[in-house]
Amino acid sequence: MESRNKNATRERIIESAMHAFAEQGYHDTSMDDIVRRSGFSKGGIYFHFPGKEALFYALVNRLADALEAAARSSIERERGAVARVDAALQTLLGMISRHPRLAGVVLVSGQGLGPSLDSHLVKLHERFARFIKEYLDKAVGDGSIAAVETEVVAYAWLGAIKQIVVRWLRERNPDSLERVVPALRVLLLRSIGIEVPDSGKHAR
Amino acid sequence: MESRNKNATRERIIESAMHAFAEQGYHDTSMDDIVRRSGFSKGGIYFHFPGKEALFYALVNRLADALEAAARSSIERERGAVARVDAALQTLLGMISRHPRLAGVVLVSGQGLGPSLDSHLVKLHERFARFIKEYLDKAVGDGSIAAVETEVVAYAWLGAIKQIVVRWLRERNPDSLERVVPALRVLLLRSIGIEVPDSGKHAR
DNA sequence: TTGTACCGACTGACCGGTCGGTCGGATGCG
DNA sequence: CGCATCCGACCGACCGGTCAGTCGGTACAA
Repeated sequence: MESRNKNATRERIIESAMHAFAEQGYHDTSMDDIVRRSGFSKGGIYFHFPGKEALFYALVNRLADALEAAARSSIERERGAVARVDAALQTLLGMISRHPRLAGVVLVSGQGLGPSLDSHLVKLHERFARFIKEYLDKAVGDGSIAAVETEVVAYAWLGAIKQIVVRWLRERNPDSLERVVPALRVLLLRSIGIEVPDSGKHAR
Repeated sequence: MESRNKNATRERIIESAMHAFAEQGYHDTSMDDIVRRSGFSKGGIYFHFPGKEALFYALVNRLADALEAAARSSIERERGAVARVDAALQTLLGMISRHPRLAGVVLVSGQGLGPSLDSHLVKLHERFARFIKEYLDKAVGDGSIAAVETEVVAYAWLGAIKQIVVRWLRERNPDSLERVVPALRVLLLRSIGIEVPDSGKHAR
C-alpha cells in the first residue's frame, strides 16, 4: 500500500488539527471535528496520539520549533548583539504576520484553559522568553545596551507581541498586522534604549 | 426578612464564583463547584443569573469597573500628561500586584474560551486599551512625548502587563510581583521615550 | 500467521440548565 | 390579634446533550 504510511498519516492528522484549533480554539474543537477534517477515523487518530492534549502539544511544539529555528538562523547571519536582537525580532514578527492563523494557535489559543493545558503553554512561553533573554543578556554583556532586568524585558516583549498579534488578527485583513509591526519593533527596541531610525520594512 | 436578602446573595455568589474562576479557570469551574463554594443551590444561583457566562460577565465587569475607577481617580490628582500616564500606570500595577488573584480573572482567565466568551473579553481589553490610549494621546497632544502610534503602544502595554502578571503569579509568592513592577514601569515609560530616575516604590 | 494501520459504533462521565416544589415572611382582612 | 393567602428566594433531583476515549473488528503487508 501507499496510503498506509505511518508518518504521513501523523502529518495529515496534525495538519487537520492545526486548522481546526486555529479556527475554533482548543475547547470548541472536538475530536470528531478533527476526524471529519482529516478523513481518518477516531480510532486511527487514537492509534497515533494518546489523547487530545497530546495531539495539541505535538502540534504546538512543532510550530514553536519552526519559529525558534527561523529566529536562530536569522540571528547567525548578523554580527553584533543589537543587530541580532533586531534580526530575531523581525524574523519572528515576519513569520507571525505571514502565518497569523498558526501563530494564533501558539500565542493565543491557550491561557485559562485548565491546569494541564495552561502549564504546557506556560512552558512554551518560558522557552520563548528564555530565548529572548538569552540574546538580551548577550547585548548587555558586551555593553551594547544598558543593564536591565532582562527577564522582565523578555516577558514584557512576549506579552506585547502576543497582544498586538491577537488584536490585529481580529480584523480579517492580514495586511493590517504588517502595518503595525514596524511601530511595534520601534517601540520594543526603544524600551531597552535603542533608537532606530525607522528602517521601514521588516525583511525575512 | 434578613437572611433572605437578594442583593447580599448575589454578592456571595459572585464572590464564590470569583474565587472558583481564579483558581480553576472558566472551563474547569463547573456550576456545581460554585454551588459548593457559595453554599447556595443550583436553582438559587440560576435564579440570580441566567447562566454561567452571565455570571462570569457580571464578575469580570465589576472588577474592570473597580480598576478603571481607581485609575481615573488617581489621574485626577496629577497635573501634566506624563505625570498622569505614570500615575495611572502605577495605580493599575499597584492594584494588580495587591490583588493578583482577581487581576488574574480579568487579565488571564479568558482567551480561546470560545467565540462568545472571547468576544466579551476582547471588548474588555479594548476598553482598557482605549483608556490607556486616551491619556497617551493627551500626552502627545501637548507635546510631552513624541508622536507615536498610540494605539499600538496601548495594546503593547496591555499585553506586557498581562504577561508579567501571569508570569510572576505562578510563583506563589505575591511579593515577587511587587519586585518586578518597578522595572516594568521603567520599561514601559522608556518605550515612549520617558526616562525615569527609578523613583523606587509604586504608590497607591 | 502475525503485527501494524485503521475503522466506527458505542460507552460512560460530566455538566449546563430546568422544573416542580418548599418555606418563611409580607400583606390584607375580619 | 389571628388567620388566610400570596410572593419570591431558594432548593436539589433530574434531564438531555456532548465528547473524550474504548474496543472489537477489518484489511493488508511481511
